[in-house]
Amino acid sequence: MSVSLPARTPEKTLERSADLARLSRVFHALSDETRLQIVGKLLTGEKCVCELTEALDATQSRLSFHLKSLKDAGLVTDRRAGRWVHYALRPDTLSEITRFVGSVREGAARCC
Amino acid sequence: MSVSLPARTPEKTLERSADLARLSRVFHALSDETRLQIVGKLLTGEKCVCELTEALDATQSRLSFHLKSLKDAGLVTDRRAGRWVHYALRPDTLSEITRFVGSVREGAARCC
DNA sequence: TCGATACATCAATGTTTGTTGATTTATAAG
DNA sequence: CTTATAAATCAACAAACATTGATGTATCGA
Repeated sequence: MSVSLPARTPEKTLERSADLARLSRVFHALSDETRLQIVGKLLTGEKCVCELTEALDATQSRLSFHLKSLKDAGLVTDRRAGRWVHYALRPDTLSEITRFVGSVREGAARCC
Repeated sequence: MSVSLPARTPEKTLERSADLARLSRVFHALSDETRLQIVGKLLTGEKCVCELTEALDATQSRLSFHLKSLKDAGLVTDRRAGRWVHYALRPDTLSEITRFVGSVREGAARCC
């Protein structure tokens, strides 16, 4: 599901349909408070769904829904261990997004 | 409408309701392909709505709607000049987001 | 002051998203 | 083999969002 963003000027990236789709999916994944809270919890290491359920006081199916969104966007990975599925952040995707927003910022600083 | 994100660890940021609301609004603004295209066009400098309308082949009211979303999120500013309203990127907000995603990435790299 | 232009806002509508509770699948333990 | 636990998926629903076309507002030039 996840496609990497090739290094390209942000102007070009924002002209390509596939890149637009990919970017909007990642930002959409980050656009929900519950999902941002999940990201916050994963900052101290991988967690299984049950730990997140308890930490965020959310129902299991609700978390499953949000974790799928984060996973489809390439922001987290899942790893099954017995009965548990552990979710963890993907630093590579976070780097990609940091670079992208950073280069948009640079472009903006140059022109504005 | 726009509130700045104080420098704070991402863990703490992602625990505060006001910061969550602010972040989710910014990411939501970036989660739509039309709005990303607008950002792309603004990378070469400020543009009036009519220029964006032409460049993106979109109706005026549609662009107005999306520009409002970007403005409410603090990603763009508007400046009236006679009959025209010019929109431009806000590098400060883009820096903020870069710093935030970057620090999440650092946390992820440390733990994953 | 009249008409034209640029833009914002509104009402109506269809689509997408998030939530809930129930069901299903997978694994493990007794 | 049966039962319990962890998690994914599904159906139903409500809320939020995006689009369109129409109307309103501000500014400018004639």
